[in-house]
Amino acid sequence: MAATGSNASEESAFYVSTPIYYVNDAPHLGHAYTTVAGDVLTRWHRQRGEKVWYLTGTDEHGQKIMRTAETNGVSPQEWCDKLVQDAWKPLWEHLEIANDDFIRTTEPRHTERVQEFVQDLYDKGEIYRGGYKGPYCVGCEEYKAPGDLLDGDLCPIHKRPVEWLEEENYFFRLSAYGPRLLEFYEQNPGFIQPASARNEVLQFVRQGLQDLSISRSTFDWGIPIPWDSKHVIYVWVDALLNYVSAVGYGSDQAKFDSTWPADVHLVGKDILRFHAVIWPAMLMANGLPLPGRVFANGWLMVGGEKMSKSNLTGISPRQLTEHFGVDAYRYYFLRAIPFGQDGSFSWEDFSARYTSELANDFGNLASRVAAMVGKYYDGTLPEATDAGAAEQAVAEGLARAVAQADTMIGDNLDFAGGIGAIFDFTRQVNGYLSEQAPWKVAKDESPEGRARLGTILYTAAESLRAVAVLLNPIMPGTAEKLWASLGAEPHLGPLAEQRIADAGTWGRLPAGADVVKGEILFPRLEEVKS
RNA sequence: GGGGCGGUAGCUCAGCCGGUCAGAGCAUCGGACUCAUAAUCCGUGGGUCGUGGGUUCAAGUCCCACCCGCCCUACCA
Repeated sequence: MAATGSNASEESAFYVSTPIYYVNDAPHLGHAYTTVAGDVLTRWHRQRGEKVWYLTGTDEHGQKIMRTAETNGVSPQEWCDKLVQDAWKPLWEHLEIANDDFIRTTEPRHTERVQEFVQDLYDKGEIYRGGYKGPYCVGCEEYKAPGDLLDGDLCPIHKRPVEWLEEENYFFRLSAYGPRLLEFYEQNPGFIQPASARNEVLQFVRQGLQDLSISRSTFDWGIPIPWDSKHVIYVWVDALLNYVSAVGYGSDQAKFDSTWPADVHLVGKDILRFHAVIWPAMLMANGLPLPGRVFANGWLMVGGEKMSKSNLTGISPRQLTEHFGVDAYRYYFLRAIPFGQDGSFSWEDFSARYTSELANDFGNLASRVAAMVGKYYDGTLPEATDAGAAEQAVAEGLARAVAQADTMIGDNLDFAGGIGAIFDFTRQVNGYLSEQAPWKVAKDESPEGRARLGTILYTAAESLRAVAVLLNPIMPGTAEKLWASLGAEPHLGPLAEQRIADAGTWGRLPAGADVVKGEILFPRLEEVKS
C-alpha cells in the first residue's frame, strides 16, 4: 500500500471505494478483481491530475468470523489481525494497489463513528425497538421469507421444517424510504450500474421495502448498540459506514467535506442491494449526501463455476502472478471481461492473451523499436524531419486512442474497451512499421533515406511514449520499464506526472533521448502448467 | 411459483429501432518480410445465428411455445 493521496484541501477528491472484505478467509480472485479495477480507475484519475482518494479495508465483525476464530482457537480479533497482516495487506502490496487508506471495522475510528451514527438515527426516531417473528431455518441460520417456504413450511434449501422464532430487535425504518429511493434512482439514472443491476434494484424497491432489523443479540462479536449493550449492530450497518468513517465523518470535518460523497462504490453484484438500497436510505435518514454511483461487477467464472466464498478451491491470485507476473495479472481480467458482466476465466485464455497481446503485439513492438534506434542511431533518438501522410495517420490514431481510452476507462469504467483502444493503437504502429520497413530504408544512405529512417523511428518511439503513459494506470511496472527504455524521464519528468490530457499531443519525446533496449517486457511463458 | 438475462464461426464475443448482419479478435491455413520476444504485416471464416412454429415483400433482428445455462425473488459479507 502506497500512501499516494495528498492532504485534504478545498478541492474535492475523486473518491473510490472497494467493498470492505470479510476476513473470514484469505483473499481470492474475486476480491482481487474488484480491488485491481478500483486501482486502475483511481490511477487513471490521478494521471488526469485529479485529487483522488482510494479506500479499501476489511469487515471484521459478525457471527461467521466469530465462529471461524473459535474453530481455530483464537479470539476474533486475533483471527482478524492475523489475516489482515499476513494475507490481505500483503496481497494488495503485491498487486501494486495504491490505496490511500485501509480501514478495519474493528478500529476505534470506525466503531466510535458507527455508534454515533446509530445513536443519531435512534434520536431522530429512525430506529425503533420491535420484535421479529418468522420462520427460521437452523440449517441456513437465517430467517426465511414466508413466501420462500415450500409446502409444509420446509426450507427451500434444506428441505427441512423451519422453526418459528421470535426475537427482540431494533429496526431501521427502511420501509419509509422506498418512494424517496425510487425518486432518487429516477433523477440519477447512472446511480446504479450496469443497467442490468439497476433494473434488478428498481424492481426490488418497487415491490415495497420492509423495515430492517439492525441489531443482533444472539452473539456479541460486533459493535454494541450504544443505548442497549445487549445488542450488537447488524454487520451490514456497521460495514457500510466504513465509507464515511474512513474519510473523517464525525472526526475531521474538513477532510470529510473534501472527500465525501464517494464518486464510485465498487461492489460485487452479490452485495449490490446493500449498497444501492440500504446504504442510500441510511444516508438519507441522517441527512448526508448520497454517493455518485454504485457499480456492480460480475462473477469470475472458472470452468463455468463462480468464484465465491463457497468455492475457494479455485486458483489463487499468487499462483497466477507467479506464472504471468503482476502486470499481466492486472491487465488480464480487466481486458478479457467486460466490467459489470460475469466472465469466464481460464489458464488457457490468459496464456493466449499474454502471448498474443502482451508479448507479441506490445512487448515485441517496444523491443523492435528500441533495437532499431540502437542499431541505426546508436541509441540516440533521431529527429522526424520528413513526416508525411503515414506519420499523420499514426498521430491521428494516437489522438483517437487517447480520447477513447480516457472516456471509456476514466468515465465509463469500461476497462476492456479502453484497453482495447490502446492496444488497437499498438497494432496500428506495428502495421506502420511493416509498411515503412525502416530496415530497408536503412540501406539507403542518401540524405533523403536518412531523413525517412529517422522519421520512421521517431514516429514509432513517440507512439510508445504515449502508450507508456496510457498503460501506466493498468501496468505500472511495465510502463515504467518502457519509460526508462525510451529515455523519457530526463526530458519529460517522471511517468506518474504525465497527464492523460497531454498523452495524445504529438512530439513530446524530444530527439536526442537515450533509447536503450531494456529487458524484455513480457518474456515468453514457460511451458504450460495446469 | 414469479421476474430477468443469455444460447451467433474451433474459442471469447459484436450485431441499436427487421432489409450488404452473417461480423471482430484469437486459433488454423497460405503468402510477404527479417528490425524484433520463431515476433510483425497481408490474405484466408460456406457457421441450421438453441429448437419448432408464426407475423412480414423481407427476421439472429418482432411474436408464441419449448430445450439448455445463469441471475434475482429482503435481513449469510
